Amino acid sequence: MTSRIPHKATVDGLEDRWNDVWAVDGVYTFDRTKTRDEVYSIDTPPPTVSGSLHVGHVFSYTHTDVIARYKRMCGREVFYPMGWDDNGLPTERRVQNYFGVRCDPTLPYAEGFEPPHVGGEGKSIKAADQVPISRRNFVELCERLTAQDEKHFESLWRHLGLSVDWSLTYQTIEPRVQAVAQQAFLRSLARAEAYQSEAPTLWDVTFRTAVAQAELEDRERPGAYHRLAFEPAADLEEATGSYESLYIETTRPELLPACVALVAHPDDPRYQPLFGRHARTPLFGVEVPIVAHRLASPDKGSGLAMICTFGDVTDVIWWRELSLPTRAILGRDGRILADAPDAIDSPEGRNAYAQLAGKTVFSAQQRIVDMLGEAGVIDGEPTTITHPVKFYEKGDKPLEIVTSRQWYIANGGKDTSLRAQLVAHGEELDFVPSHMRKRYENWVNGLTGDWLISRQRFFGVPIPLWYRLDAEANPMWETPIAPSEDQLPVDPSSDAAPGFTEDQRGVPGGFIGETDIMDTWATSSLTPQIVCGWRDDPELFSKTFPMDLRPQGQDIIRTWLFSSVVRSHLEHGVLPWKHAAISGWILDPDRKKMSKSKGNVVTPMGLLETHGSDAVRYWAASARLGSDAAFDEGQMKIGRRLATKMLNVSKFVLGATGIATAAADSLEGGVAATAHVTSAPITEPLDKGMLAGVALVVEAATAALEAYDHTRALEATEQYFWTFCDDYVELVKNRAYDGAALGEPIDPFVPCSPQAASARAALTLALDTFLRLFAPVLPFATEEVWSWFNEGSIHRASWPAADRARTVADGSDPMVLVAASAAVSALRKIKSDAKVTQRTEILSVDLLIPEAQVAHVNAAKPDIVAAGRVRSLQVIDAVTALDPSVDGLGHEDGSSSAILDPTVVRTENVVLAPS
RNA sequence: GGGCCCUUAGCUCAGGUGGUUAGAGCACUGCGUUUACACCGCAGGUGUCGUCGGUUCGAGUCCGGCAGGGCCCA
Repeated sequence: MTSRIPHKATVDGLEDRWNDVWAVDGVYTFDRTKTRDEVYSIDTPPPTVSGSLHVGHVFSYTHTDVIARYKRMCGREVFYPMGWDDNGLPTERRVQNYFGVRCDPTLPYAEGFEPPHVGGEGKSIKAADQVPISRRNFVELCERLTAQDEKHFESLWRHLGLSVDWSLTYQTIEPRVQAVAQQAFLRSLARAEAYQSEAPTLWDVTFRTAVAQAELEDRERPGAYHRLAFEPAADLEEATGSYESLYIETTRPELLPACVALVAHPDDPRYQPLFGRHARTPLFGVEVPIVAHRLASPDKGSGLAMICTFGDVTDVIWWRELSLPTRAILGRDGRILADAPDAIDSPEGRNAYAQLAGKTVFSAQQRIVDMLGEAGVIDGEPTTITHPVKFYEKGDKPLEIVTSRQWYIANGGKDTSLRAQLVAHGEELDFVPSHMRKRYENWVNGLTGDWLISRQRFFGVPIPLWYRLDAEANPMWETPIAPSEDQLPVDPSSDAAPGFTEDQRGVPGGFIGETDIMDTWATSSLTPQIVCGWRDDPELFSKTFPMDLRPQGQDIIRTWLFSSVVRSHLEHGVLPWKHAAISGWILDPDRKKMSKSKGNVVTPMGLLETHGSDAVRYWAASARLGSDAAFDEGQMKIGRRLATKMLNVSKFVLGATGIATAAADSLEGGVAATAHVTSAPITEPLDKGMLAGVALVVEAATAALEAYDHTRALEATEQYFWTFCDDYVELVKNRAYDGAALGEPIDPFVPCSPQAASARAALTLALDTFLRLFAPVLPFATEEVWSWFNEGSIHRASWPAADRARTVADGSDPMVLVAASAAVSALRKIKSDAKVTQRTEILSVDLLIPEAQVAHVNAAKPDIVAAGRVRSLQVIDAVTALDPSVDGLGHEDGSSSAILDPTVVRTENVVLAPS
């Protein structure tokens, strides 16, 4: 690259310039010839491409990149791929609207299909107007659409400076990835970890799909308790001798036809005599038993509740544990089924049911309340309440419970031994910050069932199975047909089952394909297997898996992190990674989570362009892993100032050392000059002291980064960098120039005084170290400076070793620089207080120095005199100054304790040059 | 209801294993244009460390209660 140092340094435009160079030179290309010990592998979160990237992404991906760059400089070969999550509902909806199509997995693949229209962004197209196409065609359109998004995302990531190897990208819907997901499923099936079950399942009536525990959320919804009267059946009248009605309270009166029992707590004295007897449902006249169960709350309503199949998850527990019959009345579309359950056999009951059939839950409730009121079996007015109702996190209607055949994968929810192993993996995993482990443990310990992975959607990775049809064309669910692994990926809805031909589909003695797809997490949970080449690249796999790092958000510990641990445990028996780096949220200035609805989302590209990528990265790197950060453009401005300072101080150092002069001719000249300058002996105590400080900073930064604490590393580096710029550079300026005339270029090869040579070598060594220390956070500014006087990329240069600076410092005390800085500050304050320019000469001054620092100040005295423009400087020990026989110095002002304060340098007897 | 995190200067945050006078940056005020830098430098003020109690010679730090905020799970 150019060896030219710009006359006026700016951070603007560095992103494009260096991204081009990095791409051409393959700086971040993974070298797969390295061994596992040399590799550091990162399991990057694939962003959802149908959404858009926001500030939070920039924030957390920067954290990962800082780690990647650090590890690379430490000599690790960093395996840093990037994926795109284009699998799932958001993409499905977008493709539907964009192309005017919908997926129908029963259709055959159409070669060369062109969608009816392109670019229907924003507006949704009515289902009736969407052209039905096969799943494979749908997937192709998805890949076509998301390719655009991915380009856009990639360019943002590059602009931000992510050191990803862009040849290692994947899409969660691409065939290679589908094959991995299907293979993992088939392996689990073979080991009986995957199984199917006909069971009540939480069901979203809008999306018409089953929903897993991890996708649930509770929302507070208004509801009302209706108090209904049940008539005692004959056995109950006999037992109690009473004809009085029993009252129950319910928020779901529309489920009355699905009532299978009444339940009370076994210890509830009011209902002891009733257990085992029967009551009759109002309107429908169905006899239901009165049963006892510990989950019934005596203090809720009358203490007696009706059990329906199924109103909520407690109904499911009661139904299962009490072996109650099933009387389903709700269809998968969320409407009351056309046919009444067989138990409703009276003409009145059937008539009542007919008035509900076909209605939505909402209108059925209204209707049945009217009917109950007319029949006089509703007692009083409904009591309105607010209660938590289960929702699918992406849905807007309450979940219902329907019975269906679904696929599950064991996750410890039903198996205490597996659960214990998964908890053990959580203990083994290095969570950063460590308290995030609690979220994992809470989740694992709170699981109530296995992982439901089947979804009744169309777009996604198909469950790779077929079912034989018997002579009556009934599917034989229990003996699915699986493909061999080398056939993957398959789409059972368009590929014929092995051993069958397509014309046998759906006919007696033939087969049908499984139409369900897998939960998107069933694919995402395999990102380590996907990127590391588990299925098709065993050599790569052996070098990258188990991976070193999983970076991710705290909100998906229970989903992505946990499910990945499950899959890796089931397939490989190990944790998929050693470390999990958990990033926090971005909060807006009101401490609220950034959200689109609040209109406070800032576009990431706009931010990067306004402040510069290094500046935005600096802001991100200023926040620790796991803690939420305020969106703070002020912090970006500081980052920008730091990057600019980096450029400017580098210009100065290279100018004062003469390296710039040599580099102006050629980069080779600059490199040679650098070697020459740094080979000079560093002799001055101030120079050695400064480098001793550098050694400490390198140590601190390295230790912090090893502990994944990039914030502490940055802070330590930054703090000393400013000391270097503001104090050390000011102190040694004159000495380094070695009497060169104003504006005269310095020739680095012309011999100079040993003192000047010492300063020049120290300046160059320190600059070199600071560049490396900052490189992970400020990749652009540091690379720019690096290119002025070094070959290659700083991002492939080595992380600095504290030993180098320490050896040169030769046991010197870093306090020399601290003491000299304090002395110079005191001299500057004289001029600041006198309101004169800093150029003003001090003709004479006494410096009262804390005893411990006298030697340090004396060691740097020539530099202090030059930096403070002092003609005559007397360094006086503060203890001596207290001696009344010494010229009354201790009496001028302040107490003796102030003079003895080891942190304070004072000045007295100042004589300023006349202005 | 359970779990986790947080509460320190006007703002954003640091403050291992308890130890003298609690720090930084921003913001604010004043001064300054110095052979790298005005996208700059220097100097300066700012605190009942949420609250109550306990342990201790000594608590921002350890323990407990309470209040407020956030997240997760019921």
